[in-house]
Amino acid sequence: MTLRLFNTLGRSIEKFEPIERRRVRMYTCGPTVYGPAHVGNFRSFVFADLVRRYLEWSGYDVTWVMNITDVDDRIIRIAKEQGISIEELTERHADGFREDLRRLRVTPPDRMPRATEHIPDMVALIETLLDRGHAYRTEDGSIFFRIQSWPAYGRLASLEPEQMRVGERVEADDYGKDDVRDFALWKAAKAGEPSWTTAIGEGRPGWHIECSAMSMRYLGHSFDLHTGGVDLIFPHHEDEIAQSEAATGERFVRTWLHCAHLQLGGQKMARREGNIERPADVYQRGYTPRVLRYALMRTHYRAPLEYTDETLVHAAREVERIDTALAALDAYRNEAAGDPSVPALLEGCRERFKSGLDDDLNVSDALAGVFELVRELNRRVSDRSLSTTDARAAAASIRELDRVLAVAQEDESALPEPATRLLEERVAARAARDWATSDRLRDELLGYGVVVEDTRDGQRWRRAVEVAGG
RNA sequence: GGCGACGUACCCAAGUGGUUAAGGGGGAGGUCUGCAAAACCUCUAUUCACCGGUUCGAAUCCGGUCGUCGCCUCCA
Repeated sequence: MTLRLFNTLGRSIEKFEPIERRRVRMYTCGPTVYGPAHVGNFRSFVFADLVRRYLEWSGYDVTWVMNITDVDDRIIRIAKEQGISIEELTERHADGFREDLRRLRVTPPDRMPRATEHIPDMVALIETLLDRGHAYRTEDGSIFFRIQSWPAYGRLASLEPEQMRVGERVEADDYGKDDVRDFALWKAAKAGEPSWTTAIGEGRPGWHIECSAMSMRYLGHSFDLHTGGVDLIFPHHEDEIAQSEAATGERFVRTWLHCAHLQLGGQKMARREGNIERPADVYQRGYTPRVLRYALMRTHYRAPLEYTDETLVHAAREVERIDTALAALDAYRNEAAGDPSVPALLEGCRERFKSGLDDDLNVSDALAGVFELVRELNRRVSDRSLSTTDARAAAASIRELDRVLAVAQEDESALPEPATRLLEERVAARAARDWATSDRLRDELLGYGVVVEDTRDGQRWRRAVEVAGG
């Protein structure tokens, strides 16, 4: 069984075969840093991270590039409104974005190029498009891509250019294009807007060109995977394909992956709809980042996900179940002969996990296998049929799968010092059968986000999933 | 108007032609336990939005209907 993925280009599930045997090059359209990103945005970034982690887990070397868009209309407008420089605004939100990724345990991309640092690459690309007759200049000095020059336009989105509903949402002025469907590669300088002096004139880049320039700069003219939300299919990704392939004459991206939207109140979560929630809001409500990560990841990426109060509650319960099982296995001691059924149990779970994820990243199926394993192991912990070695192997096996999921609690080295001390004091109190002290310490530990449970193997603890800071 | 996605129990959610429709949550009952928590056991969909059709056999394939959502020029 090998990995099969749904390619938006062609709308079918295909066997995944990277251009190079053991190496995968992937690109993700990153944020426009005009403000903090919302939970819906993070669905697509967590999804991209799942792809990256799963590929690495499967043995590939992955080069992952995610851009940061740090110049565009909204950035210019908001910086103006707030009376700060564009650099100050974008720096602040780019930092915030990186911090959000870190907390959500998104593997740091190998590169996070910024648009403003790649103007020469974009200019070179636009020059080529001008030379080849795919782009033209308007009176004010702006440059547009000529859609009519590219017959394959509309293939990704499966839209016929002739049937597009032109005119409804196109701004009337729009720099005097030849055809309303043509899109901007370069916007001529305007008073009060940032601009660069370049070989193609004074101005700033359009949105789409930056992704073509930066992806090809770091990944080559042809690379394996490109991810984003479904809302980027058209026009953003369609335009990327047109301008990239028209410039290089080579296939741009092999496989396009798009995740469905996160919905709130029956509608796509979007700033424009006014129904957004940010990671910080989630943490404020007492859920840990890994619960949010899990919530965004636990359903299939191509299915719309309705975000409700229950979404996080369910996620917290499931994460907790995995944590509890790991804590129980870690605390387990039984110097006895091993349970001969354990290796097959662990291997069976791993196989199911892999076959689930190989099937277009069917996380639900993979997780069902993990939960079945958890139940089997809990049963064996209860009846004490495991040896200490079995328990170690089982915990290691679950943590091995968690290299993909990245939701389990981290080891105890991360515990705050006072909590470690309280745990020790509580062990002593229990040894003295001082229940009053034992119960008081249990409450105090909860204040540190540590849940304590008593078993025949003694006290064991795990991190609460609903207290901020996990 | 065009294109696309989705509709499985109280909730979330797998399953896409063939034994009893995964898994988690919630609920009910039980076991264990200093208390608590966790865990374990039993129960909780004769049925897959609806209507037809194909087939020995359909949640799965085909046709139609209804409902929800998205995209159709700068939105993850």
